[in-house]
Amino acid sequence: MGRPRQTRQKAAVLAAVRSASRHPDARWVYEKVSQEIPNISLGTVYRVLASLSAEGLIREYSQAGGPSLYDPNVEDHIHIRCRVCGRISDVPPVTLSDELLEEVRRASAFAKVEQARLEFDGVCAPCAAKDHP
Amino acid sequence: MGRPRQTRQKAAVLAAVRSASRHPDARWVYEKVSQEIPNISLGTVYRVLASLSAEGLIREYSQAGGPSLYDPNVEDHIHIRCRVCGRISDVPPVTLSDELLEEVRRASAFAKVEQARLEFDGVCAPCAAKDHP
DNA sequence: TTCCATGCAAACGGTTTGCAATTCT
DNA sequence: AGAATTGCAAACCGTTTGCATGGAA
Repeated sequence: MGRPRQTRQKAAVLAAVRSASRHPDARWVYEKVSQEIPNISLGTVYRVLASLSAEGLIREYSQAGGPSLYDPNVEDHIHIRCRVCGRISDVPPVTLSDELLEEVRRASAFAKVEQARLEFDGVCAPCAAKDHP
Repeated sequence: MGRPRQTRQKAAVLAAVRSASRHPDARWVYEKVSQEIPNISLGTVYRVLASLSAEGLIREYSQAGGPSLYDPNVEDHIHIRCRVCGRISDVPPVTLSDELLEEVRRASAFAKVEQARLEFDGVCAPCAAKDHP
């Protein structure tokens, strides 16, 4: 490996991720970028997404049982997912209390405990409105 | 679909999941059960695991970027994973404060917020001992 | 001129599924 | 008998990779 190079494909992929109104997956990015670079390949989209992640320009958010989503917001944050429509929104980070972490440490008998992967489910406002019209 | 039937395969798969010292994946269960039922197929293992989950006898825990793990502990609990060896342990459930949930609701503009997928990383005692011998 | 990035297609790992044969109840 | 379950193999889906070509520096 050497230093990353600037290419048309990379710029287009980054722009696509940034332009999305929902966190997009690789296929969505591929289809979006294809409008501008019709012969780009899915493989390239995956490689570019990985290198953008490595450079810290986007974040990969891999979900169990579905394609990874890509997030142009690289600040520390957590996610909330709508149970009804599946949409994922960003939420500012939440810090758990030291007492709670200590409780977990005792219960698990682990030597060290770090908060990770805190995620919420919920129902977004539009879906709630649909359910109670 | 009708009512579930009791079969040799199902009993063996359930026993295998219960006998594991770490949360096993489908392949591990397959290899374990193969000792007893040599011609069982991986497909059957998957189908049996799914039906045991549906019957509430085990829990499927699907992780991003790896095979699903199966947990004989069906009580409500969360997981802590050792950063070093990957082992996953169970921890009693942790309840987040109402204030924190309300904070998330405000920040996300969601109509309803439910706690989900709280998971910890850490270093288990054996791994910590290895690092500081 | 160097060597990273690309397009293509094949391979991959985990999981699911269509089918005919089997086995519970 | 009748329906659920099995074994087998092929299909599936998201993702990665080998290779020859193209393009940024």
